[in-house]
Amino acid sequence: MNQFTENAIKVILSVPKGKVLTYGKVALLAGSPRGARQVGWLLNSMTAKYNLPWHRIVNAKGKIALSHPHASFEQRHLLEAEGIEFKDEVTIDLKNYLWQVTHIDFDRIELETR
DNA sequence: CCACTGACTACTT
DNA sequence: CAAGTAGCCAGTG
Repeated sequence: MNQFTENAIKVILSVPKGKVLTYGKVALLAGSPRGARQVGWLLNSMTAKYNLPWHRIVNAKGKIALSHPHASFEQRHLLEAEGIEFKDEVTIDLKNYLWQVTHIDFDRIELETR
């Protein structure tokens, strides 16, 4: 596993319940400012293995980015269960729910496979 | 190695 | 706010 992937996983695991992060922010914190698309890719492939809170990641507009209808519904359901309210079917207010973080101590986090 | 594909973004119209 | 455009980069065939 490369550095970017490992850090991105740690970032995602660090997002507190009831808060969200954008793909771009995850990529930035993981050390690859333009790697937003890879974040989506690895969420898809690493969620099962590392038990990631994948639903806490939305796009820069505060919208659910999943294209598959059933999956986007599931994400909305999971977020509402954490107290996040939706402005419409797929949109939340980033002003209220975006996790404000500037740095993460990666060395302090241990990865555990499920 | 080349071409194509996105759970993306920022900028312009 | 919607639609188009140009970068982005790891995975895949």
